[in-house]
Amino acid sequence: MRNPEATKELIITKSADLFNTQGYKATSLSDITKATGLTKGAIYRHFENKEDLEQQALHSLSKLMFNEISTSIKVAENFQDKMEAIFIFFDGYMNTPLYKGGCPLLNAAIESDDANPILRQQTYNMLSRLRVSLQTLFNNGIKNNQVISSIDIDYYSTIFIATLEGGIMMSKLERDKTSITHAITHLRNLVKEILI
Amino acid sequence: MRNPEATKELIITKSADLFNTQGYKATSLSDITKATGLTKGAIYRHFENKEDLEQQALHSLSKLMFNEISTSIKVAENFQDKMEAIFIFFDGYMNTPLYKGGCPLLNAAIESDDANPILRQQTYNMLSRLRVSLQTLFNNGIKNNQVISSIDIDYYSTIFIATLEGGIMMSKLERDKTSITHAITHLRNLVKEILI
DNA sequence: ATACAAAGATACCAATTGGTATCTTTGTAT
DNA sequence: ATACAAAGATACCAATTGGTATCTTTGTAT
Repeated sequence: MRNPEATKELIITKSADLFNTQGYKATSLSDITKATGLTKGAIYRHFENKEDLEQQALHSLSKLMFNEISTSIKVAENFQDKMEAIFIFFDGYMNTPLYKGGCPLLNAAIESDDANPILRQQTYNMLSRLRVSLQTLFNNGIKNNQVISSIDIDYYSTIFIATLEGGIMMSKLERDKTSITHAITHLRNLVKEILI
Repeated sequence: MRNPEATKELIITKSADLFNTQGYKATSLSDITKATGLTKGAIYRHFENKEDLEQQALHSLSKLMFNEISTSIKVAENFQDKMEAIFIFFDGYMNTPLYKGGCPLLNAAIESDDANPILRQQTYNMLSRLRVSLQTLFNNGIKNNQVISSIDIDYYSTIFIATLEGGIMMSKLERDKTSITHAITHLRNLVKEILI
């Protein structure tokens, strides 16, 4: 029944859940052995050290996040529907989350920004990538005559990310969907304002 | 040179800085003894345990935050200026922070929401209080004929908090004021839309 | 059937964790 | 000047931390 790739995947998945809910520093190796049913010997066969596991776990969360976002964007046919796909994704954190603990970008950003340079760089790259995704949507929207060309794309991408992430933080703290729903309603109205 | 109140204040202030930058769980007693120059004996004379210190430290950050916000709101004379006071406060996180590590509400929310019930309740109360502050501003604005009466106050308070907190998260991660500046610019425009 | 390498378990390690009992130092009231 | 209580230092504690050396188990190629 041995399957090293599956074992590594299990370790990454389970520890990603723990890191994303309890925090990276606050999750111990013994938390991970408990969650996986494996021993430290097995874990250290697949990862150099805890830091290595943290990085690969965040990378895994990042992949899940961006895979989901980009496939749902690709399916949508026009600018408005593509934006809607992003809204649905963030709304999903309170309904059908891809992983436990909320947005990995938000969580890792707060934990790492002043305390963990390596994790911070990784999180910074996630934010850049999310921003580029939005900027591309706006640019294509303009190119395809679906969006007015006078908008400041950098400004708009910032507003959308900030409002969504702030909304998630509030809803997760309140354990109530109202805040993220309001945030999304607001952004839907912003989208309408810039449609041609 | 002994002064127990000053000692307690020192412990709270220094540990609040550490908690707000590194996280609550991730900050050890020895981090605190190093930062204060005191021993564990001194710390445990003033606090029951680490949890007690965490709560009092967050309470101290909360007081600093809300004192600053409410005094600057009181000084402002009309709705628009009072909103401006809130913007300036959040803008201050990237210029002249009252404390290290960014917004204590945001930081404690992310760390506690899934992992620390006591801290979570305290943070929840902070969010409620911030929301009530904004709701009061909107209500008074309407009462004083400075704001249109058709707005959904709960909705607006949510949008403002989400956008500001999300903007702070982004700017702190990016170490660049642009994001929070964009967030505030956007909210300034929202304010203008609802002025009479 | 056997040999072998890789996977995972076991048993350890020093360092650190939060916490406490007890000692010494300090300021103050008499 | 002295007695005393409170403040803070010292020296400890068991439990836990991340990590490693070595052993056993497993699957696979021959």
